[in-house]
Amino acid sequence: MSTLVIVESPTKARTIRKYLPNDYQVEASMGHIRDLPQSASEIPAAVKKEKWSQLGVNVEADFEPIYVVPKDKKKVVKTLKDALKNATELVLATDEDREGESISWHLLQVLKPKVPTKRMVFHEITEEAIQNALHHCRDLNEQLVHAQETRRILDRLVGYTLSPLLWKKIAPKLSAGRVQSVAVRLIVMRERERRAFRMGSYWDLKAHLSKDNTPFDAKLISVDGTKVATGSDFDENTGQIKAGRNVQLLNEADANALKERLLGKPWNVSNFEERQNRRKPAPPFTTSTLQQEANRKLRLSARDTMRVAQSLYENGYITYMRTDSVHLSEQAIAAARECVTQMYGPDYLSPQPRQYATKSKGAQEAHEAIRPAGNRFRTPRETGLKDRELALYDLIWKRTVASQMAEVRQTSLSVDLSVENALFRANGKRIDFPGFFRAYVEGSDDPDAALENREAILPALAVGDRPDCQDIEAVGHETQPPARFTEASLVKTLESEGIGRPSTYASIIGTIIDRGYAQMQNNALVPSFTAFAVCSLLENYFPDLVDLHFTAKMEATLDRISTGDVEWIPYLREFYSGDKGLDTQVRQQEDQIEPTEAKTIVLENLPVNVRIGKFGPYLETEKDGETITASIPQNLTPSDLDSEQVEVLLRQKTEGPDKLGMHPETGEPIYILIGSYGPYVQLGEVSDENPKPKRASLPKGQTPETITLETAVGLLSLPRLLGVHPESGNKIQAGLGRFGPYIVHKKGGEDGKDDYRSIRASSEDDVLTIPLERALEMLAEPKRGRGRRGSKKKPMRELGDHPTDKEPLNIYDGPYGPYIKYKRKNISIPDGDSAEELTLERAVELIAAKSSSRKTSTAKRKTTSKKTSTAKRKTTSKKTSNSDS
DNA sequence: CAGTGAGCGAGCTTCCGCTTGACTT
Repeated sequence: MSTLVIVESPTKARTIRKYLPNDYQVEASMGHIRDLPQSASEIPAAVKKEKWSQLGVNVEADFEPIYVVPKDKKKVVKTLKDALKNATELVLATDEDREGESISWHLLQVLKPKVPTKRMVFHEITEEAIQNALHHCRDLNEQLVHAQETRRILDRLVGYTLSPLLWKKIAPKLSAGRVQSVAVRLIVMRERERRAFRMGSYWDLKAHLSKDNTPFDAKLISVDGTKVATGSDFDENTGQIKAGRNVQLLNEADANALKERLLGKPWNVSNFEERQNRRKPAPPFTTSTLQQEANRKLRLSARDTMRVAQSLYENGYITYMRTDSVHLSEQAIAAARECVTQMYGPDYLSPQPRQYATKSKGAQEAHEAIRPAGNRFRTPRETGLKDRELALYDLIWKRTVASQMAEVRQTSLSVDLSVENALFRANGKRIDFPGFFRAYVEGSDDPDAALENREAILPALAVGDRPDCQDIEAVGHETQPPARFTEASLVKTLESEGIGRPSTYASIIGTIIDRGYAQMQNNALVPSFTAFAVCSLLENYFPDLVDLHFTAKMEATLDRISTGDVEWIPYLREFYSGDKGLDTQVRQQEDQIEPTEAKTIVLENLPVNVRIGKFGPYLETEKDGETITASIPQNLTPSDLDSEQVEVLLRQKTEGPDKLGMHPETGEPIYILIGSYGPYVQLGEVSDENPKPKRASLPKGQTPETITLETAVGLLSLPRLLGVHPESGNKIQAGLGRFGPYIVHKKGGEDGKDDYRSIRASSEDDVLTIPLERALEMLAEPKRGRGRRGSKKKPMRELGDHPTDKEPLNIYDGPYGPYIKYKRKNISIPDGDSAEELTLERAVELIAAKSSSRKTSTAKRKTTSKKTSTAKRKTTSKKTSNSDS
């Protein structure tokens, strides 16, 4: 007699196990166990001949989906089937949202239980909640399942009909989708705005004043009652003052003249305003807000944030990390309030427990907000966590605790000061009661806004006061183009539009980067030329699908499907086969979309065309009846491409490369060229005798404009001999490699390997001038490795040495939880054991078990590496011969 | 590592959302 309970995740399985009777067995489905075939290899042979097989959906027969169990889920299904054999009852306890309901339905379809089956849902993992849920089981909600199928099928239809169109018209392997294409479009639209942006400049005055020895600053507001122009008065597209603004624009001369006129004149306080306001703390974290804050405050990518959060979750530090809910359980609120009282005192507690309402579109709220786990929150210090885990936990702890703290009370002050016919203003801010600021201040994408939280002290001033003026400064300003999207601001926008789900925000960014639609530059997402081409095609021919509101409209329909107000198959039929349906449109538009046109990117104010070619983007133009093409270097983005850049690239192509000068010794010419990997110098010309002339990339920081003949000669003479190592007597050289400048001790390392050290761009050292002494110094230091901070990670626990070979055994904390490291092997700690209590004996056992099972290790794995051409990896042998014996 | 952009042409590429796994640098 036993009951089998199935949930999504192993961690959840472990926790609810505690609250269930002994004869209950809990297993995890690991998310969805069935899906539409992902690629051609998964399409069942029976339907392979059908026209629609590539879609995985029979669009000719009521959109019947072909579901398959993907390879990596076969094992899970087998485990579940085995478990079911011993069960007298099945309880499906997946999340209560659309996807969760669907997972349960697929489980039923695949497991075909012969025993009674119930559906159970709970929102909190407490004994009470689980007991309660167990006694209030219900049936599967078929309408909700249909809503999920509709979502799944619609996404498939969009993705798998538009992507092939892009392969035909623009380039192979591109992709389009309901979510990613809107994300790309947001980035492209912002870049267009940036391209269209025209800078405006203006001047104003800043006065340094003081009253009773307290200094303060004031800014010029108006002269003769007319407002002085500031940034917001400018039109972004012209760089001029917006039409109809009654302002006066000061240039440098105006500002200086005014300054001279006002210096030494008496100042007078003409107005004084004080305004009190209050601020509430931000709600506890959801996936989206956690990713935003971790990106802003810890500079973590969305993906890294999730990895660290997963580890915190699995080790019981935080609640589930994929959620769109800001809801806190009663226990959590009590725990947060307890923390406030303990750490900050009762004055800092919000008078009433604060509960926030989720307002993002399409939220499904199957979980709580992300918060410290348990009924008593461990302080960050108590956890014993380190590095990123500590930093992220700290962030979550503070945000949760702050949400139950008192409001901030502050006073804003605005003081007007007259001098002659000019009016200045000083703004101040006083924090009367810091409230939740004591624990947490929300980050911002806008550096100016971050300053807003700071206090700005003003002396006590009253109308009629006459402060002293020490100095007046004329300050020049330039208007800024709209900022590019960061991961944080993109996730924020997507979430507020209801696009994407907590489990996908991180991967959306991954997808658009993998497809070459965007690249990351200084934490900003910069779209590629391909992104421009794809985006334009979609906007021109499928505007509805890339509309920002498409997902929200779809969600509204899905909701109606789940309540039974709309039928799912007619909706899909209309969407795909209707007069304005997707399939109909693709058929009609296909002939009209000219590939040449689709590959061409229209960039305003450019005298040439940019086209997407087999080897990346290139310029194309006509000159004297001939077509000239020129590659665009990889790291040159649409925003960098102005007519000046175009001219350089084309001139290089038509007139040959720029000659930097002659080599002082050989007399050969040295050229400066731009290739797809950026600028480089070349000695001599390509000819039959000399098919591969000596070349060298310009090191970081050098541009074709700044490089001198001397540097070029130096670069071309690399690698350079510095001298010999005093101990080994071997050569020490400095050179320029694929990863930048380096020094090397030839055959100097242990086991006869060359010993390399990178010359860091941030250091004072230069490959061309670095002396032997400095090189020896660098070689004496250990390699820095590729790790984030320092080379060696500190173990979480040291277990001691292995009894047979005395090699150390340590426990480390990895992205997927703690693991044992022994020699070069990593063994994760199984469910039954804990990292804190594991003994040396047990570890040795686990290692032995691992070595024997590894003999039949997977033969090959799909390579997921992107662009290996530029980053060839040494393939390390996977044989475990040293430990198998 | 490198200066191309058309052509042979089988079979494949691709979506979104749920979840963890096994892997070195």
